[in-house]
Amino acid sequence: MERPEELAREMPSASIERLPTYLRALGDLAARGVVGTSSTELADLAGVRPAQLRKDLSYLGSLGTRGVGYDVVRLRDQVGAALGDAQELRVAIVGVGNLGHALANYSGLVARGFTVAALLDASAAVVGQTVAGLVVEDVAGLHGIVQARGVSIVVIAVPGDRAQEVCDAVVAAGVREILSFAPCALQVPPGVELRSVDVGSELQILAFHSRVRQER
Amino acid sequence: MERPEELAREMPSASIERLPTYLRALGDLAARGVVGTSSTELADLAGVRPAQLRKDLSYLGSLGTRGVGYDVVRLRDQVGAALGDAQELRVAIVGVGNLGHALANYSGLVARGFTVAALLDASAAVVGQTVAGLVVEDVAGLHGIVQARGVSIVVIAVPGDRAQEVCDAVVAAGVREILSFAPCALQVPPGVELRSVDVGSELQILAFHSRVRQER
DNA sequence: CGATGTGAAAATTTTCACAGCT
DNA sequence: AGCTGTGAAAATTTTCACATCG
Repeated sequence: MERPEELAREMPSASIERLPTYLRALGDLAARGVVGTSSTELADLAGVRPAQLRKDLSYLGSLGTRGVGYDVVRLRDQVGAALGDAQELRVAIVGVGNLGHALANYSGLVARGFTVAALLDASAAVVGQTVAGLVVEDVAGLHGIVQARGVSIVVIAVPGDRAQEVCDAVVAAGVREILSFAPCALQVPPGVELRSVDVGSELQILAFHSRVRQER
Repeated sequence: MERPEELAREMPSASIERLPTYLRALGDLAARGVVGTSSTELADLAGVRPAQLRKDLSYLGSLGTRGVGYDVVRLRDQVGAALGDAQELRVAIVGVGNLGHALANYSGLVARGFTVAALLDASAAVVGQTVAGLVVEDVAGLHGIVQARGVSIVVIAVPGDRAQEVCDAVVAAGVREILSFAPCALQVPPGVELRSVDVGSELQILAFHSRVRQER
């Protein structure tokens, strides 16, 4: 409470991962002109329990008013600040295939305050093309581009058999935050934050539940 | 051990979520012609600790040989079976925008044994077009298509403001496994398994770590 | 009074360390 | 001898329940 930054540093990762959901719910409430809310309402919108929402928010400080609830706009701004809202972080996308294409055109990135600063690919067939208003550049120039444009997050959208080498190059370029869509486990040194999204795995997890269901 | 199905039913969700990673690592080993492996090697490939891998696999039964290790092909088939490998589950994709397009063309789905059985959209501009060898159909026909083609998993790739209504229709059509790419929390009745992937949230989580890093 | 913020309890997940097989 | 399989311990996460304060 005395030092919010210290507390935020100790926020459990499980809580951190729910913040974006809360931020979105708060944005929706604000857009609807709702002024005040409660942990019950907000938790409902986010699909969690009220106590969990309160505990999660408590790591960011004392953001509500006892006996009253939360001010929607104020809370939105505070959660947004925790998520680096006003930072205008620059993102580079490596791999401009089907998925890279879709990501480059995804309005959600800009809507959440990110700037797509570069599109990179290894294939001569793609380099030079204009996608989402950006000219695709050669991945060989990764290091220089990251440095020159202040890229802080890189999205890896290349085939699995290229992902580790691209990942290594990204780390070597000094990037500390990586989001990978490659369907394989990537090795990163300590201090680098890697998150992975794999559509195939998600479907397989659903398939597991489907199979268990059938067995009964 | 006496009743593997019962055990599988009790597998912790945290363990279930790691099975696809193990399966992929095993597939890679098999492709390289490796015959036997150990929990240490496999855990390394999957990015987890050996004890965790052994505990995870133990929920499926006693799959290795003490003092020796695991047979790669055998273990791959057993983990694959747990994930419904041979089931040839049918998937329908609702929303054929940028993302839906990319998903329809994603070779990883077929590679992991899924069949894309239908592409659906609400927009007249898209319905009737051929994407990835399939004609896009009107989402109004969802219920009939799901029933007629035995669709067991639906992927929701529509804009956030349409996601809940589509989700409700999908549930009403009898689907029990849903993967959503919508950037919002969806409400589903108990018994329906919903998984959510939100690229914006993933980036915001990375942004949180980036901000904490800068503060130090 | 009423909803937040939070210690404490419960549940889940991870890690340890070694018994048990081959 | 060596690696798996697994109870037990440790760590993390969730939930409870209530003191707290506007």
